[in-house]
Amino acid sequence: MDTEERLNRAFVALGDPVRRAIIARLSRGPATVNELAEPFDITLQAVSKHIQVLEQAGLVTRTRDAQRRPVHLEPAQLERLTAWIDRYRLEMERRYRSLDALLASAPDAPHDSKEKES
Amino acid sequence: MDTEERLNRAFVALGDPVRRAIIARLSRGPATVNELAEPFDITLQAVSKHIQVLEQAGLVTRTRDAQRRPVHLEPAQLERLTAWIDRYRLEMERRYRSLDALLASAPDAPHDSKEKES
DNA sequence: TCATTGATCAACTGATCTGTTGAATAAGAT
DNA sequence: ATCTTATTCAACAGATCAGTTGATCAATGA
Repeated sequence: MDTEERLNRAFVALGDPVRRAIIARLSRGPATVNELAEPFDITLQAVSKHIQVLEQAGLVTRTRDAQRRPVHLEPAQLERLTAWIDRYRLEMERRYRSLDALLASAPDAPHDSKEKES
Repeated sequence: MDTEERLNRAFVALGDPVRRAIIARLSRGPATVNELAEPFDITLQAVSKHIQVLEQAGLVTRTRDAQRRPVHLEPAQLERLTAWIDRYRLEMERRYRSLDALLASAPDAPHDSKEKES
């Protein structure tokens, strides 16, 4: 599976509240499928599928401990998501700052830190 | 629409490559629907729907300029996403660091910077 | 007024997603 | 061997999604 497909799946995976709750739980340490399923009113099978979605997204990995399959969070993939977002958020903020500076240096056109009007 | 539903929609919205490309484009400044549609091999209507998805997610807003509807990126919502992710990523990394320190102070149980085994 | 430009709405199709139930597998425990 | 625990697989129903085409609306220009 290529990097972009991983990114697609990772963002979509975080769009579900059950999966976000699983991520939140795993940030405090690995857990088995049963442990992860406990807070939810859905079947164990449904939770197992959510975990598979997170795994395909590269957000978690699984190990083996007897008949248990402990799930571990993968912070590296979380970091790739913030890296993607920050790249464009910071680009935009940079652009706004330089535009503000430009407008500030042209005293005949006042502005309110947006550029559309003026 | 409540905050959690917004978060759901925003993450899902970023899971689509067309919508991510739209976000990337908007980081360089506002654009009309036609301008945003230009790079893609899908109909204008399809792009219009993608923009509506981004709008419902709080990731973009729209203004009015004659018959055009310029689309603007909303960096505040992008920041909410990174805030959510970082909260749990940093929590996990913090936990790992303190666990490593604990293991390092107990010389009878060597470790390899994971805690599951040992 | 009529035509043009920019964008949206409505209805439909095929694909994907979340959940279910019931059966199967895998590893221990008795 | 058998039983129990932990988990997954398979098949299905209902909902949602991305895309299409065709019609409509809103603002401007001739």
